[in-house]
Amino acid sequence: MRADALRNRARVLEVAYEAFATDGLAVPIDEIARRAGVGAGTVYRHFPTKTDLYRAVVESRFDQLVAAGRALADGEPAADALFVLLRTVVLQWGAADRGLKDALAGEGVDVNAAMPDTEQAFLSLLADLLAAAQQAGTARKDLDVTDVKAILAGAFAVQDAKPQDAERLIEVVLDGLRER
Amino acid sequence: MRADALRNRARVLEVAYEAFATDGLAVPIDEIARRAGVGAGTVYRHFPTKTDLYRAVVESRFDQLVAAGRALADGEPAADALFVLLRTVVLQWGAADRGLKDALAGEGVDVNAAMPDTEQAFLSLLADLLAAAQQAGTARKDLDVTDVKAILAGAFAVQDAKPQDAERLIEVVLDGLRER
Amino acid sequence: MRADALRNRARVLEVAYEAFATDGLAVPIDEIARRAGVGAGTVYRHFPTKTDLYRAVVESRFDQLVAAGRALADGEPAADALFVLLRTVVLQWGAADRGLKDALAGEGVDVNAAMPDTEQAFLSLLADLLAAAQQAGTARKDLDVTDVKAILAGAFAVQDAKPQDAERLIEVVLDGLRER
Amino acid sequence: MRADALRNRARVLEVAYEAFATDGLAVPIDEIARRAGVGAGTVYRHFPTKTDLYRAVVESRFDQLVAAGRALADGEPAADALFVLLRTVVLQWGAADRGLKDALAGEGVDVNAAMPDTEQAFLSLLADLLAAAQQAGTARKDLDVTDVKAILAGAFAVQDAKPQDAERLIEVVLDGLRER
DNA sequence: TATGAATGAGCTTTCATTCAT
DNA sequence: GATGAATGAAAGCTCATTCAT
Repeated sequence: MRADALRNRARVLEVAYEAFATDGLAVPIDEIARRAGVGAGTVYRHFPTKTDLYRAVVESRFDQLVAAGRALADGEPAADALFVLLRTVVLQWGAADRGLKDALAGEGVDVNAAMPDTEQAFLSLLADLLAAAQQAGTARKDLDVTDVKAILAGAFAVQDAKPQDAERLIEVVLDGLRER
Repeated sequence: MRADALRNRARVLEVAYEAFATDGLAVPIDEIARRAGVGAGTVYRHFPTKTDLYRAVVESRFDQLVAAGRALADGEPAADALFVLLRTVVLQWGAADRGLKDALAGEGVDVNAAMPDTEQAFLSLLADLLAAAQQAGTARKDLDVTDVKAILAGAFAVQDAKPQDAERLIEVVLDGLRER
Repeated sequence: MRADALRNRARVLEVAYEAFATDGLAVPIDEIARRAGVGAGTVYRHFPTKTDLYRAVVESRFDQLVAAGRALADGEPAADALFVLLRTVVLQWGAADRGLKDALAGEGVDVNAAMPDTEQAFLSLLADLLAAAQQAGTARKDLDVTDVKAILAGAFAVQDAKPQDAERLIEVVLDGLRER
Repeated sequence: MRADALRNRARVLEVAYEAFATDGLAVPIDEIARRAGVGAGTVYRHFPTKTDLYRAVVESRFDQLVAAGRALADGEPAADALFVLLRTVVLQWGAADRGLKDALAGEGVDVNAAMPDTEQAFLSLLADLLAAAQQAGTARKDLDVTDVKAILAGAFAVQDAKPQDAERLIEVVLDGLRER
């Protein structure tokens, strides 16, 4: 792919990420094109439909998230890694990213259907950390990985509902995951 | 107001509730009018904008919810009432009502700004039950009523994310509220 | 249906007939709306898709044509009626109506699939006149009604190709139908 | 012109012929470029507009047709050559070539205006055969060459309208040309 | 007052043509 | 010369809102 095309593609993706993060799927493609400084046709060349663009944004964010999550987990004791990851995902990643939140909540795009590899990588990360935490006795043994994903969606919603106390409230929610 | 006008208003509200509950704000006004058996103009006579209609639906649901919540609370011991209410709201009220869920999550309409009385009545209900539970030693003492509301939004999201295990997972979330 | 709506519908149909007759399907709906003095939404209210509008125009023309054809045939001797009809259809009806010509040629819309009743009425008219002409010994006996329809499409094309001599050339084509 | 440029031009022309023959003018230039294995810019270097490309395709086909027609005519008796040619053009050349048919019907491009030499060569071929047939007493004397061309357009339309019986029906049309 | 027809701005998408690489 | 990315003007269609009937 040509250098300028790559640059434009990246720029569109970047702008789209910001736009979707702020306004969700409601933002028009023309607006994204305008903000990226390209014609609408250029957006459609790289992403044939609006849904494709949204998918690409979400996929890119998920991939970054999984990579960061793996790195993060490596530096934490098994007992804490799951909790550290969930806390970080909500507070650092989800804070200003409606697109990521919606995707994790299953809205706008079906991550599992549209990008099964990405979904799998994410679930596999969660599964590893969950198993380790259960082994270490810090996480409840009656939870599976999709439970944790659902709780994560809940934590996002809590953050949305009261951002100024998100840090404290996320701990309240995560507390529910802990073995007593 | 004439009797037929009143009847129309109630019918529109009822139909709009069902429509928003199922499809969210995406449902067109024409569709609501059609289902209600009235003209679009009639909807607009009673509710000048689509947002007004949505607000009215949410307000009505909140009012019903507060009333039902008061009744429910009266029949429960102080130690349990908060938990019973939250559980019920999520599983009975929110299960099939996207409109209510969105409103509690602060989406689509700002309940506090648009209908402060309703918001106050709801918060006051929560506050009473929270205080009682804290007194009884079942709820954490470091939480206030807006914290509980945020946790409630989280519980809705959890239910959305994994409806088939909602009952179990809501308990996990509510567990976070309990005094240890 | 309300009087103004009926008026608008008729006006749109009229304008669309003229537009399609002149420019074929290429004319934009916005243009038809503009010429009719209505908003684009009004066109779409009456005809949900462009194809629906085109169909309605063609159907209306076919219906008029069949009615006029029946009337015409009644006043002619059986030996001539088929030839008179075909001549009239080409010279009077098809002359400036690309929409009708395309429909008879199977372009733009499949008359048989989209409006079988109309197609049947037309074919039945042709069939009656063909049978009478065969009986009278003026038409070849080895032709059926779809053959005549195909020849009619040919006559339209001849007219398109050399309008200034259409009258004479149509006779040349129709001569092919005659029993020797 | 460089050898590779020549090769590209020929390849584009070939592919465009096939594309137009199948789908008419609706096929996008990008698609033609893709099928030809060149960039869109290359198509535009050789043919400044889509219409120019279409013209070139039609011209090339006409030239081939005239050459083949001359050859064909040489091997037939004067009394039959016109009829043999017309039959062949419709059944062999037009059957799968919408581009050629449209051009002969005056659609998409005005052959006479855009490539007078080609038009003249074609008409001159027709004129020769027509004169010979009139001389031989097989063709009507009241027809001129543009009449024959118009009839040819009609024969194409008949073929389009009922391809399964084209062979038989073309004879019916050509019969109209015969001296009685 | 109720009706539902009309409006028109706005959205997604396509494609002939231009132009940087 | 070739490439294919970028452009941007339409096009078809939807829907919140207004207004004639």
